[in-house]
Order: sequence, then C-alpha cells, then structure tokens
Amino acid sequence: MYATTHMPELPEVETVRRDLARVLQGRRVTGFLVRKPNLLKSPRALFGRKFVGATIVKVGRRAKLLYLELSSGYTLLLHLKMTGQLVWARKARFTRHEINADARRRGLPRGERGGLYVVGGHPISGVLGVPNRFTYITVRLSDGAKLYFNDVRQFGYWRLVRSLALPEALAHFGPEPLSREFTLDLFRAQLARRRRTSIKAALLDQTVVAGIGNIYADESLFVAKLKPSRRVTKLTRAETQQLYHAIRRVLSTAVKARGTSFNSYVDGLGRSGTYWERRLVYGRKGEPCPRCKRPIQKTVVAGRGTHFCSRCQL
DNA sequence: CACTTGACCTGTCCGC
DNA sequence: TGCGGACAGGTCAAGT
Repeated sequence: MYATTHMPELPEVETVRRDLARVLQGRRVTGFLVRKPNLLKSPRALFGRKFVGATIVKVGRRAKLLYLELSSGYTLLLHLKMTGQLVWARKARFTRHEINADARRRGLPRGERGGLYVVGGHPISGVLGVPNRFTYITVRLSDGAKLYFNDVRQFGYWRLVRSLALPEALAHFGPEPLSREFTLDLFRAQLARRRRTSIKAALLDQTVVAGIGNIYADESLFVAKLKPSRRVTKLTRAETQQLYHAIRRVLSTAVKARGTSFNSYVDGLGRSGTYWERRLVYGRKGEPCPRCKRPIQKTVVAGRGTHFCSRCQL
C-alpha cells in the first residue's frame, strides 16, 4: 500500500487538498484527540471551542500550507513539513446500500468496500494502516469517518487563525507559480529582490515563488539547463525566461501526475503519485543524464542536496 | 538589510 | 550482526 514517498511540495499538497476537499467539505468535526500537544500552535482550548463542532466549509492551499475554513469564523492552518501525513479513513461499518452507493460514485464494481485513503507521506518500512505509533492527532467527522495526522519527525503543525486574518497569515508568500498572476515580468521582479544568492536558493525562498521545494527546484533547473549554483544576477534575460517556463511545466506536469510523495489506497485500487518515476535528475546520482548520458552529479547548494548534469546545465 | 547556518525531530542507509 | 554517523529537507530563529 505504501510505495516510495517523498516530501510534500506544491504538487503533493495540491493533490492532498483536492482529495480532502471531496471528503471533508460540508462535514462537521465531532471529535478531536491529540497525543502530541506540541504539534498544536494554538491553545488546545481554542481547538475545543472553534474546531470541534464546526463545519468544514472549504479546503484550500497556499504554497505548501493547507487550510480548512470553518463555520466558526476560524480557519485551520495545517503544515505537513517533511513527514506529515493525512489519512482519511471511512467509517468502520456500512449498510449494503451505502456500500453500493459509494461504489457507484467511484465507478467500482457493486459491493466493493471502502478502505483507507492515504494522502501525503513518508517512507516508514513496516508501518501500515492507521492509527499507528506516529498518529498524533485524530479528528472524528460527522459522517463517521476519521482524519488522522501522522508525523514521524513532528515538524508539522496545526494552527487556528481568525478567518478574517487569513490573508494576513498568508501575506508573506510569493506568487503561486501556476496562477495567472505569476507572469514572466513578475518572476523577474521577484528574482531581482535576491541578488547575491544562487538560483537554487532563490527558488527555495517561499517569498520569491511559493511552493517549490528541493525536488522541483532541481527538476526545474535541469529543464531550464541552468546550474543550480549560478548567481541570480548572472542570468541572462533568455535564461530567466527558460527558468520561468521550466517551473510552470515541471509543476503542472507533477500536479497532473498527483505529485511524487503521494500515495493513496481506495477500495484496493491504488492510485499513487507517478511523478517519482518521471523525475529527471532528483535522486538519480550516478545515473545517466536523460539528455546527454553523462552521470548525474550530486553536490550541496544552499545547504541542500542538489542534483544536476554538469554538461547540460550551465 | 542580505544572506547563511543551525535547530527542530526520528527514521533509513551505509561503512566498519 | 551491531553501531555510529551521515543524511533526509521545510521553515524560522539566530548568527555573520
């Protein structure tokens, strides 16, 4: 059920958002259990008042941050960071009518039963199913389903903010790379804010462009034929344009592939993110470059493992 | 102010 | 086989 999974970036979080929206919107929170209070960045009592009992109105995303708009006037901000994982599980018992209605909705054979629905992830060998020893938060929903939050490294967090303050809470993020707002001109202007750094560091800076992480930074730079360590200031106009188009192409391809760190299981029909098999350089140290066959190099740029082709990327 | 590094965590992998 | 250490990489605080 668990395939190789990787850290959530924009395409993975967007996939999680879409899938959660289908099962969470319109449902009411009826229970809330926390095993690691340090994952909550708002007082536990506030969750008791403004989360429990509220209906989930909308599931949104900004950069790598998920948010659940609630009927209580509050919004839950939820960050998966490195190893956060959300698992939605259907209620345990169903009537025959419910099972068939669900199978019809999903286009499955009559009688097929719902199973686990895993979103986001991290490779932990031998740990399957929920709840498990890394399940730190459990939410009970009005339809009998449960939402589990697993996080091996406990970097993720849940925070409640007033919905009116949401724009403010998201204000520091740069443009969404797949939005209309993100034009070539805006990208140039955003890059101009970072002068001395490498292009890799600039891509990872969430105030320059939102949602790019280590995998898609390397992939975009390969497509753009640019060496990750190049200084931002040294890019020609044509190179910046190549990078702009590479980012858009790589991210939209990955969103269509449901990301790489994504993993799901519904009724025995696994639908995993497929970008992992399609990645060009990330995690391919020593393997032949897809363009020129020279072995892919791995170095450290901006403090991160960085993969590139020393012949194709200049 | 611009930029880099370290801390937060705990798992997996690799070499001895 | 066991064990120590490097490594994973999102974000923010602290340091240069």
